[in-house]
Formats: sequence, structure tokens, C-alpha cells
Amino acid sequence: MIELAILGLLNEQELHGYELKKRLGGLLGPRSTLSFGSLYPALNRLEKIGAVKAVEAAEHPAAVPMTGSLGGEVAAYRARVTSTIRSRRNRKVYGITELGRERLHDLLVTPRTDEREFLVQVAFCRFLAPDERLMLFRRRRDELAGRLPARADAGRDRYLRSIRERDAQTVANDIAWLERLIADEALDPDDRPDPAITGGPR
Amino acid sequence: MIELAILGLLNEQELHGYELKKRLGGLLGPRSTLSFGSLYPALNRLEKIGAVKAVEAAEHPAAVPMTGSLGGEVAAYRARVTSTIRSRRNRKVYGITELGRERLHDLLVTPRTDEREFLVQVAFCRFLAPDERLMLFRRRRDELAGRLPARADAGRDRYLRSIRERDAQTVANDIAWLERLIADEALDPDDRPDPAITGGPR
DNA sequence: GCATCCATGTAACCAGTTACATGATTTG
DNA sequence: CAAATCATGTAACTGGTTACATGGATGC
Repeated sequence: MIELAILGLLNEQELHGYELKKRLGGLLGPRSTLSFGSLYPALNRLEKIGAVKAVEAAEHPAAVPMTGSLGGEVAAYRARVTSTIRSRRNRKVYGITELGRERLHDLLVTPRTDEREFLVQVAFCRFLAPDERLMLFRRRRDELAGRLPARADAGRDRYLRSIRERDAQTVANDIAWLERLIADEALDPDDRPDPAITGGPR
Repeated sequence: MIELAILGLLNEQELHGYELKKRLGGLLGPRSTLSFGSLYPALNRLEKIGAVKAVEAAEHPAAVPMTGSLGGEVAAYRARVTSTIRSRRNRKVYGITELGRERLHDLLVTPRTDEREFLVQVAFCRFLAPDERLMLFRRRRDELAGRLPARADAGRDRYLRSIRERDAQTVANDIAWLERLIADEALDPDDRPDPAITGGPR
């Protein structure tokens, strides 16, 4: 779980632990945020097996590609003025390695029965090929379909019965959600229901 | 979690570990069944603190009260023919104690953020007083209401967005379910939506 | 009498948590 | 310069799991 999340985030950009933690929080809501106590050991583990490696703190995460004509001094200046540079002294910035990318792919593709873990897979499924992604959704849908009770058993206790109904409802909702995702995959990328671009700059 | 489940089941009738495990499976579906490796240690723990105690294997769980005029030999005979007597030699039957009942009440009443644990609380909420039960539902509903995002944030990634939508949907469904439970509590016991007695013996 | 299920238990592991320790950097 | 925040890490604990060990009872 935590490895998948880390590799998924690092596959987009290099980050240090503290920042990683913050992004993790944004990924699945403030609930279910991983603690430092599991994050740092996980990073060390991943570094030991060579899935990630510490890099020389390249400033500007996600901005100013730095590829090309920009000279060192100018880049440093830009870094200083555009955003909070922050410590940079004692923090350790990690990047993903080729082996890490392989591991990430593996983690995205192997089935997880656990709900939270599946959700993280979906969160990073943009890193999969279209057919792999489709497979991910379909497999989950079929798995959930197997959970639907043939007939609602009329248990003796009214609360027990209510729980069963709610379970069935929840599963049905998830199946419907997955069906929607699957249907959208078939669409041409351009036709997909998109971010509701409500009046961007023309 | 496991203590609540054990005490809840034992509060209805005396059971031995193996049987307890089977009922546990029936409680929340075959998925999420507790393993023996956690069940037996939990039972020993509960016995040590005096919440449960081993009893002399009273045969016939829930049938043939055995109170009264039935002589020992006759009772044994009845036991032999009415249903699978089973070993009874090496199995350890547990019953709940007064302290166990207090503990159960406590476990049912103290808030759990964890979903699975809350569901087990609901599964045994019939052991609560009506107002305590109402409190249980209301508290959960309010907690869930706080999770509903003010506005669906338009994240950049389409899959991330889909996950958020699904989250919101799931929470909304649970809130609606709880509202139903709460509304039903207000009803007179006789008026409650009941087991759909579709043509029982007249 | 042999396979199968009933029944209880232990040991090693797993994936996380909380609490604690430490210190650098920034900000008011 | 003090307080807040950034940043990394370790140790102990938690609540479970799987795998293993053991043996009695039953069915065929």
C-alpha cells in the first residue's frame, strides 16, 4: 500500500519525505493519511532495494523544467523568487529508478482485494496502458459482482438485515461506478467527460 | 473489534471458539472473517480479565432449556437424538460474565471512527437502550456529514476526480442509510418495517 | 483404519500506529 | 530570541494474519 503510493507520487516528480506525506494526505483525503513512522522506514526500504534513490535536491518541483538554455545563476535566482525555497539543507529528495518503475507497474497490475489498496491503484492508473487499465476495472467489477447476495436473506434481527441491505447497496454502487469507468475507457480520449472547463481563457 | 464481536455473540448464548468463528463469518459475510489465530488468544485474554468464563458444556444451544423436570439420562438421550452432539470432549464453551456485559456495553457505546467496527456495533445495537442506539446512529451520521466535501474539487486527473466523486457518493449513501435507521427508531415498535412475512401460516 | 472435519492453540510475521527524540530553519 | 514549522528518524505497540503443531471424533 505505502510502497505503491510512494512510487506513484515519485513517478511524477522527485520529492522528499515530508512533502510526500502532504501529498499522500491530498490523495485519499485527510482521513487515512500515512504516518511518518511508516513513511520514512518505507523510503529507506525502497532505497535499499534500489527502487528509489536520493537525488541532489533539484529545486522547482513541477515548474521550470530547467532543461535547456537557462544558466545556473539565472535558474537559482528564479528559484529564489518564484516560491518558497525552504530549508533544502537537511532534507532528502528522492527520485524513482527504472527498477522502481517496474515495481510500480507490478503493484498497479497485481490484483488487490483490499478496497483502499484498489483505490490507490485507480489513483495512479493513468500510468497504465489502456488495456491494463481496462483489465484493472473489469477484474474489480467481476470480483464485486460475486459478492452480491443471490437473495436478501431475511435474518431475524432487523439491524442485521439493515446492514445486509446497506452492504448490497454499497457493492451495487461500486459496480455502477466501475461500469462508468469502463464505459468511459472505450470512448475516444477527446470525447471523454472532462473537467468541466467552465469558461477558461479564450 | 474482535472483543466486541465475541462479547456480542456470547451475550446471546454460550459458545465454544470454533462455533464462534462460524457465527463470526455469518455476521459480516465470508469476507472479513476473523482467523483462529486471533480468536483463541482473544478468548483467553477475555477470560483472564474475567469478561468471559468457561462453563460446563451445556448442550443444546438455544433449544431445550433443560430447566426443570428432565432427568440426567433422559436429557442425554434427547441430546443424542435431536441434533449432532459432537465431540464435547475437548471443546471449551464460554459464557459471558457480568463484567463482560459491562465491557460489551462500553464497546457498543464508545465511538469508533473505523467503519468495520461501527458496523459491528450496529450488528449488536439491539443490546442497547433505545436512546443509546439513537445516539450511536446520530453520532455516526454527523461524523459522516463532516466528510462531505463542500464542493467537488476539479483535480487535474480524471481518475482522481472519479475517486472523489465515488467517495462523496459512498458517504452520501451511508448518511441516507443512517437517516433511515434513525427515522425507524422513532416509530412505534409495531409500526416498524418488518421481515416481510410473506404469507406465513395463518 | 483412513480421510475428514472438529477443536484448540502457538510462533512468526505484517503493515501499520503512537510516542518519543532530535535538530535545523523561518518568522514574528 | 522564542515559537512555530520543517524534517528525519527510532522504539514500542497494535490488531490482526498465515503457517504450523497437535490431537480427538466421525463417516465411510
